Amino acid sequence: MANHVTMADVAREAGVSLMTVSRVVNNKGEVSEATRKRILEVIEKLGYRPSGIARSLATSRTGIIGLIVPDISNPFFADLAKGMEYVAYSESYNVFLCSTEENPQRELRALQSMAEYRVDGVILCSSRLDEKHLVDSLGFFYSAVLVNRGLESEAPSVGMVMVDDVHGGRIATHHLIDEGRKKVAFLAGPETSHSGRRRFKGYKDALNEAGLPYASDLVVHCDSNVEGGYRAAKALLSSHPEVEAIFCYNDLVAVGALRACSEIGVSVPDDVSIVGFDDIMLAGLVTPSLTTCRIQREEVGKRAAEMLLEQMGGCSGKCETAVFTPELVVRNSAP
Amino acid sequence: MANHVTMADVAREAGVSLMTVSRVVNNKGEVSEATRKRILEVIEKLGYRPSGIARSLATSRTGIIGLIVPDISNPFFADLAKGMEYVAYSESYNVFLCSTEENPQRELRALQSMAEYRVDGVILCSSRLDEKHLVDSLGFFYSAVLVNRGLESEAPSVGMVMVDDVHGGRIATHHLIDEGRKKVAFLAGPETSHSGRRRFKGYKDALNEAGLPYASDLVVHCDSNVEGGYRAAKALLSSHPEVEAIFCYNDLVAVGALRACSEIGVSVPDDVSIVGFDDIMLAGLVTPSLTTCRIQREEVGKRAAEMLLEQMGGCSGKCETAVFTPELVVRNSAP
DNA sequence: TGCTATATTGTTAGCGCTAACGTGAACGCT
DNA sequence: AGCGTTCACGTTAGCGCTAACAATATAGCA
Repeated sequence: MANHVTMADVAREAGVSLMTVSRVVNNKGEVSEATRKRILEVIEKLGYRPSGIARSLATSRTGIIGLIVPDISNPFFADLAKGMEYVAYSESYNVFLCSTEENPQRELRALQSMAEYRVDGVILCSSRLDEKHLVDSLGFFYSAVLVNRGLESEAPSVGMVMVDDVHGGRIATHHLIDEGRKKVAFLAGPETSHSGRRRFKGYKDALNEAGLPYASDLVVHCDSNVEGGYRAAKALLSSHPEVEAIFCYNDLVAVGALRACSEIGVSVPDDVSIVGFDDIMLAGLVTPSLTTCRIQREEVGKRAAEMLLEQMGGCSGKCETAVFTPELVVRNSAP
Repeated sequence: MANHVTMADVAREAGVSLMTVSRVVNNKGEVSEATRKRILEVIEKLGYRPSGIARSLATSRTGIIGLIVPDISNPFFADLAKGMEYVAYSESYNVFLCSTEENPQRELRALQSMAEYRVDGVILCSSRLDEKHLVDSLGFFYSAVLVNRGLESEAPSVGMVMVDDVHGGRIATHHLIDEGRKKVAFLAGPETSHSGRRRFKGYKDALNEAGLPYASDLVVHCDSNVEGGYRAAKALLSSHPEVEAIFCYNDLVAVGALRACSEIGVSVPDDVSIVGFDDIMLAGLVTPSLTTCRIQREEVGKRAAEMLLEQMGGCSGKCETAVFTPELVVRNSAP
């Protein structure tokens, strides 16, 4: 059962004032060695834990950073979180992680609850919210960093860490075209994904540059996981057997596509070649191994955290933006 | 930038008392339609957000459940979290997730920070802490549920959700033995893992039951990820080329072992057969696909959350324990 | 001795909210 | 008329802590 020992209990027991205990607990201000020692003993004896809640109310700081991702079971976000936590912990912040299941409603709720708990800052990854809700929500935070989601409006002081998805989409598609494939499809991920839209632009640009026609029925939205890729690829390949290559929104979708191909007897890469995105660990483990666009996920996470910490450091509302460039990793699914 | 609108601001602007605003915000107590409407308008106009911090201090409830896992990038825990969050959200609790990187120090810190923030309850998965630290830490919570970690001492009122690891280890090992393999190794995962110890017991029991000798040099500890399995398997197979089968701590380790085998030209399952544990999605996606022990991860997560909610519901300190039984899923790595 | 500097401890006033009780008006009932 | 009831709202006290400013005590020094 929980304890209800308060600072006042400690003070009484040690025969000092509240403030003296507070000073000892926070290692702040001058306290004689003797009283410090005595107070520490009393704390130990009574099993006192300071209340972060009360402290936060008094100081209006929580020491907590909020992190919101669409799906923590996607290794992309898990790795991002790892990088971000690494930085946060080393600056002795704690991290409050919420996974929204790709559901904008849940995302809104997560933002709201973090605003209510007055976290010192948030990092919001791949927000699925529309511009208005997003800007409104961000308004409630002292500092915020968006990852992989641009803002059209000249927004409040929000940091951004972006991946050059257009470039990624281009090089991925070009790689497929350079193999001699003409019918290149795109499994586009969720419609709500902004990086999906940018990857789509890169895809289209590449087709254009190669003088290939763009066919809208070769672009299919799907859930951002293996199952989604599997279903979409199966549907696509049965209605469009002429497809020679598939560029996929991310590696999970690509793995799903791989499954679909193997199941309907389409050989990868002989009949169809496939390129993914992210280069999660899984990409190197499936057969055939996945050609993909690598994103330095942990680095992205670290950069986002650093940016947030800088912002919280108060240095005015500079609205920095960092950009990471994905690079093509060629493996067996598209040699 | 953040807002500093307080309930008092709203009250003043609306020409009512604090309590009336509070009643509207919390939908509690009688307020006339007219004033309710007026207050809501003022709230909207001023952009007021209640302070969860202040509310928690006043009510000594946070509406937050803490979840601590050793490694969120392990799909096993990601899925567990998903199940758990599902239940928590549907009861309108928020979830505060911490991943400890398999580091007991970090685990302790996470527990501490959750205790300081007075979360309403914690779910602690696969704790890597020793009994003493664990029991001490749990003492600070109103309610707590342990997943996949037993407690020797007749502890405080802590719920437990267990997986029958001994059984899992037994059936996995028996499956390998039934194939005719005599030299069965065990890649045992981290030494700190209690489920690892129980799986080891199952492994040993099975050897015993089959009249096979137990050789301690066929049991190797390793990190609980692909890299760990890869390294351990490589070392094991080079020093003990006579090994015919490997039972692995979990699927990630098994996938690493698979890699190692393919790299040194050992055929799976012809030369060596491999069984994993957990049945994460990846297990069905690698080649050869993994035979493994399935754990109903989301169900485990849900059960843990339900148990916690029951406990928080106050129903005295009943120290419930739920047990899930893993079942063997036969695929190609050990047919 | 008187007076300032320094080290140590205490007091006061909130942070923003809610529980618990208090108040007054309007209504109905005998 | 007199009484209880209900409705709508207000007052008070405090959750556990800290910032900002006292208040002592002790030492130091001319």
